[in-house]
Amino acid sequence: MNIGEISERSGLPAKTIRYYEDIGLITPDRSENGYRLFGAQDLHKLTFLARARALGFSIEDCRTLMALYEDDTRASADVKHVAIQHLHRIEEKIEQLQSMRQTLSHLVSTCAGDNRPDCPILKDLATAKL
Amino acid sequence: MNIGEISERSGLPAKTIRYYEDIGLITPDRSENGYRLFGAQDLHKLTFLARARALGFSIEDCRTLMALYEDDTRASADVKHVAIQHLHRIEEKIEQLQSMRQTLSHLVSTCAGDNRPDCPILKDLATAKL
DNA sequence: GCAATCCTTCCTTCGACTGGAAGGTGCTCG
DNA sequence: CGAGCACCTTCCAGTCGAAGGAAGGATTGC
Repeated sequence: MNIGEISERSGLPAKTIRYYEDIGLITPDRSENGYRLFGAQDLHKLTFLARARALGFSIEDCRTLMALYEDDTRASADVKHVAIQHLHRIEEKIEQLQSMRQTLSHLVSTCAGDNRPDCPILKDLATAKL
Repeated sequence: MNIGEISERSGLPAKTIRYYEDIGLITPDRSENGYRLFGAQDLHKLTFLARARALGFSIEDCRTLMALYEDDTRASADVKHVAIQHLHRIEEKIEQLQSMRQTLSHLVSTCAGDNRPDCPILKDLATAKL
C-alpha cells in the first residue's frame, strides 16, 4: 500500500511516516515509480510506534523498543527495563504536577476572585520561596 | 545591585534575566557604565517569575500575571482566572499521565522479564488501538 | 486532461532558554 | 602604572523533540 493508505490505517500523518523513515525507525520498500511501498509488517510497526508515542515513549525509546521488537532472541527483561524506566519518568512527572496542583489550588482557593485588587495569588508569587 | 547579585538572590541565571528583559518581562535601570541596575522591586519581580515558572506557568502566562501584578486597579478575579486555567491544564496533564501510567504498569506487570523473548509489552504495542 | 496523490528538499515552528565570542569595566596587587 | 581577573555588555547561533509547510515536479486514476 502507498503512504496515503497506511497513513489512514495507522493514524499517523504521512509527514510523520516519512520522518520516521528518515530517522531510521522504518524502512519501507519502494516500487518502480519511487513510491514507498508498505506491507502488513510496516503497518504493525507504525501502529506500534503510534501506540508507543501515545504512551509517551520518546523517539529514542521507540528506537530501542523497535530494535527489541525486531529481535527474535530478545529477553523480555530488556523490554521490561525500558518500560519500567519510562514508567518511573512518568511517575516523577505526575508527582511534580501534583505538587504544583496542590500549591496552585490552595492559592486559587484563597483568592476572593472579585473586583478588588487584593490577591493572595500575586502576593504569594512575589514572596514565596520554593 | 548588578546582575550577578540579583541572579544569586533570585536564583535565576544571569542569562535568563537578560532574556526576561529582552522579552519585556522586566525593565531594569542602567547605570552610567551601561550595567543593568536592579532594585528591590526587580528582585520581587524576578522572584515572582521564578516562582511562577516553577509552578509551570508559561512565559505568556507570566506576562499576563506580571501585568496584573503591576496593575493596582486589577480585579483579583482576573488573576484567579489565569491561575484556574493553568490549574486545569495541569489537571488534564495529570490525567493523561495517570492513564499512561496505568496502561504501562499493567503491561509491565504482565511481562515476565526473563530471558525468553515472549513479551506482552511488545505484543500489546504492536496491536492495541488507542 | 485534470485532480488527487505521490515524490523530494529545504525552511520554519514551538518554548524557553543556553552557549560562546568579542569586547568594555572595575577592583586589587605589586 | 600596569597586569590580571572577575564581572559586565552585545549579538549571534544553537539546542531539544517532533514534526509542519511550501515549492516544485512526477505519476496515477478516472
